[in-house]
Amino acid sequence: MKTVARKDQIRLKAQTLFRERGYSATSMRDLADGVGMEAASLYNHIGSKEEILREICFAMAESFFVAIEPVMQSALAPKEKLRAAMAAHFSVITANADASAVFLHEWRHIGEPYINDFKLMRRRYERMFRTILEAGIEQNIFRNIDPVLATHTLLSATNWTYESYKTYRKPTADEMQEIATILIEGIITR
Amino acid sequence: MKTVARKDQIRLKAQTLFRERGYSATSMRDLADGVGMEAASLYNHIGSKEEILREICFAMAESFFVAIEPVMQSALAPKEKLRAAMAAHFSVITANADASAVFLHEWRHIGEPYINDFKLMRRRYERMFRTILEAGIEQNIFRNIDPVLATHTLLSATNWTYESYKTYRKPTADEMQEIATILIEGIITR
DNA sequence: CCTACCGATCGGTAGG
DNA sequence: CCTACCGATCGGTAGG
Repeated sequence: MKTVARKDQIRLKAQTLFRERGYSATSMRDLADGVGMEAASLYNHIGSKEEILREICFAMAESFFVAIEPVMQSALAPKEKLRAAMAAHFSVITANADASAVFLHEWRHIGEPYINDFKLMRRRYERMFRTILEAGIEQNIFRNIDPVLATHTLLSATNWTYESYKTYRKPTADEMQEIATILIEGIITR
Repeated sequence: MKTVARKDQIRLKAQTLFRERGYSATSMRDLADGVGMEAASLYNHIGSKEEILREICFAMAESFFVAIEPVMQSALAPKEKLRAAMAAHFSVITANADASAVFLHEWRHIGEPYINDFKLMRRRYERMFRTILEAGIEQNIFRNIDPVLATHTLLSATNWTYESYKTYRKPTADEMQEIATILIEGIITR
């Protein structure tokens, strides 16, 4: 289907532009130029500007869930489970740097009622990390920290990596392990 | 001076709006409404929309430097110096949550040539953290981690706190200590 | 997928 | 600080 391929192309270009300039500062003319057509022609493939944003953000949310689900289902001990969850999170970000940036910074431009679903999904995702942390604290493997605080700290400490691949370089698997180690070592009891 | 006070009022409202909606999605009419005047009247106090953004971002950069300078001048050992630097960083963020959000997310809308100065300042600031880390690694107090990687991880892990005060609650001094402890414990040798 | 075009809104200026 | 207004650009539609 030519139309589907074209839509993917539009979505990919939108990811790059939304990431570079922000959603609001990207015009449909910019996007049209990027894929080599007139702005009006975009509407044969997409419903609206916001629809593209929505699809990018929800697809990313889906990717995060798909990656972390087997980790949550596993019988790993908290420390190893946390490391696996962080590795899953990392892998999704580095595989979709542009989309991750949009997911992390442009979601607030999603309108009603979709924004509510988005916030719910994010909360559900964060809850998974919190669950792992709570289990580890319960078993005295992790120090007695605030799980909500630690979840935000953990995720924020990993979420910057999407941007380094342009200003610095794409983090290697080793480097991602190193970041995870810093955080995990900081959490475990000694 | 009435005009100066009015300008501060405009800047404060701009911080809030830029943070909530983003710079591009905030119109001068929105801002004018927020301070109770017509859009055209704003230009008696400010030069342009971008000038406000610039002032917010550069004032924040200045605040970060002012806070960290005494720490850098001090003769503290790396571990204590890092904790002090993080505390300084935290204190600036929590004292200026809206401006911090703008500083962290909207700076890319600063135009040429100012954007170059901004990037230089940010790099200079990050270099201070890197210097502390390098000293600690040298003395074998910190593990042999990549200082650039660790700097980004550290700063990102603290930078999310500006947003928690709306969705969650303002982090207490204890909680900021807790975040710092997680990160420092993750970095030190054992 | 294009031409032609819409009403709305944008940042900003003139003149008082 | 306001009224009146500018040219440019916005997201999107009609009709082919």
